[in-house]
Amino acid sequence: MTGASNRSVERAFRIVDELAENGGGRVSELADRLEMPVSTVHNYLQALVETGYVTVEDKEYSTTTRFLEVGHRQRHRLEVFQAVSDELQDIAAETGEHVTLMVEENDQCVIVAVQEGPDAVNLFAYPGARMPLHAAAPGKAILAHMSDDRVQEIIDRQGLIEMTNQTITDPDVLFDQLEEIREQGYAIDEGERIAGMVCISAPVLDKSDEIRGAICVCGPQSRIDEARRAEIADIVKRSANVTQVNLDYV
Amino acid sequence: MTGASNRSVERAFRIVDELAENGGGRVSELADRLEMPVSTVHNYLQALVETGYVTVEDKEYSTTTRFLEVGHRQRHRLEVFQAVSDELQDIAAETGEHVTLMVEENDQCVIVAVQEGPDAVNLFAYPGARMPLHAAAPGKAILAHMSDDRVQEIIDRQGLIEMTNQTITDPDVLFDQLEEIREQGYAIDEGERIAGMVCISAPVLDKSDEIRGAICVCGPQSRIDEARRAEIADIVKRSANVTQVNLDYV
DNA sequence: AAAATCATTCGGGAGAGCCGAAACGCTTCT
DNA sequence: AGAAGCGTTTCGGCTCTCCCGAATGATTTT
Repeated sequence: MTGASNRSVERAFRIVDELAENGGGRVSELADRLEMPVSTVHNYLQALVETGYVTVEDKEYSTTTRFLEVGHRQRHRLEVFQAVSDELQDIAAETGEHVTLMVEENDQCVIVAVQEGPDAVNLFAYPGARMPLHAAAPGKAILAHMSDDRVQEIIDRQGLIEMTNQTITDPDVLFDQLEEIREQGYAIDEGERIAGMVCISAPVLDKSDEIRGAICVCGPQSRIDEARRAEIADIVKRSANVTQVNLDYV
Repeated sequence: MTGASNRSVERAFRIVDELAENGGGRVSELADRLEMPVSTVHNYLQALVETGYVTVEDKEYSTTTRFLEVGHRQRHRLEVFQAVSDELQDIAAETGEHVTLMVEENDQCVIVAVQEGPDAVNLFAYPGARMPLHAAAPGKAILAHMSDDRVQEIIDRQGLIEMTNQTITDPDVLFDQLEEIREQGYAIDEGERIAGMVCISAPVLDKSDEIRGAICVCGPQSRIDEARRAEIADIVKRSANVTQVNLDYV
């Protein structure tokens, strides 16, 4: 963990990040934004094109579908993804809402798969999207099944960023909730990440009780009353359970 | 197009390719396969971890969900993808088969989106998967709407690789078929890429008649007889048409 | 306990990347 | 048309970075 670095690699991926962020760009435009000399950026772009991860059409550079390919291959090998795939569809059909599978990666909560039910609100949620662990139901469900030490480390490194006025920003409150989540078997958040949205999520554990991810249903608060919440909680808990069993057969 | 290169960039992505191919790996394992010194591979992996595109757990390195993220962002910005999304679902429901949106990229045919109908056979088809343009219906639909010169260039660069004993390997036969495809408005292949599968595909053109991609339905030959083919051809043609109109409102 | 295997650190030398400057190509203005 | 403006691409000599063998440390196997 010395953080041995390689300037070229770092710069190459900074350019990729920039391309992804803005959906492509031209040489001088990127040079401007990244504060690098144009000729340098030009060189990198040439090299990136050579790799097949970037393409250029009419002086406009952009990322290629290779990222999709690498991403999907990796996802396909993720056991919890395979174990949950059918479940997500079922839940989306049953609840009509927005259903996701989320996992932890580098202290963050990442969407691995999205399944939109017929009534799903249009969230800006796509595979690969990241969010803080503490600020939403699936993240909390995941944290609830890590050791307190590990949770504390994540808090130390990432802080408890406020995303709405409902976001939990006090570590004590968070730890109390994690306890509660372990007891009731699911997590819930009310506008802690996106105002007006309620998310209900159950953790997916494997045989050795390691946390593998969380299944999450999201919908507008207006549509999801007390009774509906209990209903959805049961659904995600049942699905998480099925998934746990499936994990053995992957 | 001088092919100005950068060794570090090239090597970094070769490592990524290797990780994607084999779903991760350890330092010496990768060093072996790539024929690089272990210390060098180690350095690169450190640098890649630093960027966030690779992660390591227990000495096992693998790509992260960042690839998914970059890939999906790019896809989301692809006009033809936005224009076609609803159509794919409809076709999958209507035909029950395997439906894809494909585009051309770097002389190849790439899957951008997949929608599996209830009866879909399980193809190894995922977003980002690539295939030769000449060896399947969607590729031929795309080629049919490029200039003959451009088609010839692609043949010169890529050749007409034989994937099954049905694959078109004679340029003259290919050019004849492209003419036919333009006339009837859709392309068909019978086991030219995968034995036993028939694919029917319609090109998606924009207002200025530029080719943007192709919508494709695939199923087993046994299930898709003459009548069914005509039916599916009509469906993909209609959908391609709707998509063309949608393109203006994206 | 010894041996074998693999990951990691270190450092001096080679060569790869760097970027200013100039050339080129394309569009826009006078 | 001519000239000016703008962005891209090429070039090349200097510098700094990456390179990798060898030593060390960590783990697993015999």
